[in-house]
Amino acid sequence: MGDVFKALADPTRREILRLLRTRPLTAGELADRFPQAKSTLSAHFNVLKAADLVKTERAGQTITYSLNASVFEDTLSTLLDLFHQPRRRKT
Amino acid sequence: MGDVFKALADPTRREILRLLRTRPLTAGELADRFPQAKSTLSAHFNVLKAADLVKTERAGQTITYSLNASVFEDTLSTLLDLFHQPRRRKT
DNA sequence: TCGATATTTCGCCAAACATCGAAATACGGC
DNA sequence: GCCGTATTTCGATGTTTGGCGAAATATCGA
Repeated sequence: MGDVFKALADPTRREILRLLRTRPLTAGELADRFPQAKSTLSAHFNVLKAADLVKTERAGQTITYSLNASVFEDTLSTLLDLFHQPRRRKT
Repeated sequence: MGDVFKALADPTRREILRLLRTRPLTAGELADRFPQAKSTLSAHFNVLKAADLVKTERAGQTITYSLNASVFEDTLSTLLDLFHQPRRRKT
């Protein structure tokens, strides 16, 4: 779970996720939207994948990235857990 | 907002927040619950404060840390924003 | 003011991170 | 098999981060 927050800590990676909200995009399409080198973007993809925030699918030469929604739910509940008052024993 | 995720990316800092859920604790009380040096914990406190995740109050020699709930709500909505499908124009 | 206690600040170091360009890999078409 | 396109891997570099112990700061009580 620390992996997820670490992945979200970088603004480039958050923007990648934002771009993927509407539809899956290929590595190249994503990279074209950022000023950094493609190799740099590839590294960001790896971080997002390690955190399980995105899924990949190969089709010919291109690799398509898409959001992995289930992990978001887990992140949500972790966040809620961090802030919610734990249930008191016995009252 | 990147500051918040960066703050949450470290397990020690997440545990600090977890400890603060039930009640405010002084810097010393918090530090006693971790194996690291007090100076290290103090650095973690600074990160949490910079991210506005905690508030501090001095009382005599002790400084008491407590959760800053409002930032959690903001984090929640950022997270939701990252994953939710944007509303489509025109349908 | 002095001494004890609580906490932070200051250098320092090693590990992790974001970035790059170049080289390597994977695939499709010819 | 060779070429072009898409993407990743590799090695290098500068910056940030988490850790430490020692020194500095702040407050209280005597």
